[in-house]
Amino acid sequence: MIGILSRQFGEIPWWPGDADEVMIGAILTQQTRWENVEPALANLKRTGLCSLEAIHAAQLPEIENVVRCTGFYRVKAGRLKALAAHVTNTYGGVAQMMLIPTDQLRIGLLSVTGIGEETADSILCYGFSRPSLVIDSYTERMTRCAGITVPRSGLKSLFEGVLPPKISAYRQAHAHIVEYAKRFCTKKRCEGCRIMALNG
DNA sequence: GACCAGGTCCTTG
DNA sequence: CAAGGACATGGT
Repeated sequence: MIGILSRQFGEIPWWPGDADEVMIGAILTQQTRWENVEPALANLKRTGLCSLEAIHAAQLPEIENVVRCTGFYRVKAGRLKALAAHVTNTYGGVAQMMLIPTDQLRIGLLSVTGIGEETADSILCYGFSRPSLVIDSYTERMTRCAGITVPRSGLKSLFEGVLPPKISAYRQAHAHIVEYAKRFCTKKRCEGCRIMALNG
């Protein structure tokens, strides 16, 4: 299945930016299209707030204003502040996180209010180059459609057991699944899913 | 105007 | 534990 998607789509760009930008974007894109996140990131850059350090120092209403276009803006501004506080208080800054083991980072991220499994894995995989596969609603929809009865909680280890142990494979796998599911695994047309399932 | 988008938390049964 | 609601803006 992974191989088929890779052949179908090839290398596709997915999540640009440094660790700070990925962490911020990971929260802003919750239940939200990426096209609505981009202007918010541009606003943050324009106002010098596109780093957790700056967000930690900024006032909440100021954050709310610049991320409004992503929806849930009050909730998300609060989550950004919570993440910034966690990174500052626990590690002393983003740079210090680079040497922390993945499992430990993940546990820390999950302890932050507003960061669940998908957001944590997005940060680890795309922000800190750790092999932690992102499982989202598209992944669940596609596998379900393919007749794979594993619950969402088991999909992560299932896919990770099949992936090559390279960070690029983890990054592309999620990107490919999203691209595929968006285009072909809508309500009706799910022919491809079963075909892929047959191929492992 | 209805419906959905790269979730997560809180409250109920 | 599963299900339902809240959070909110922007695009079909």
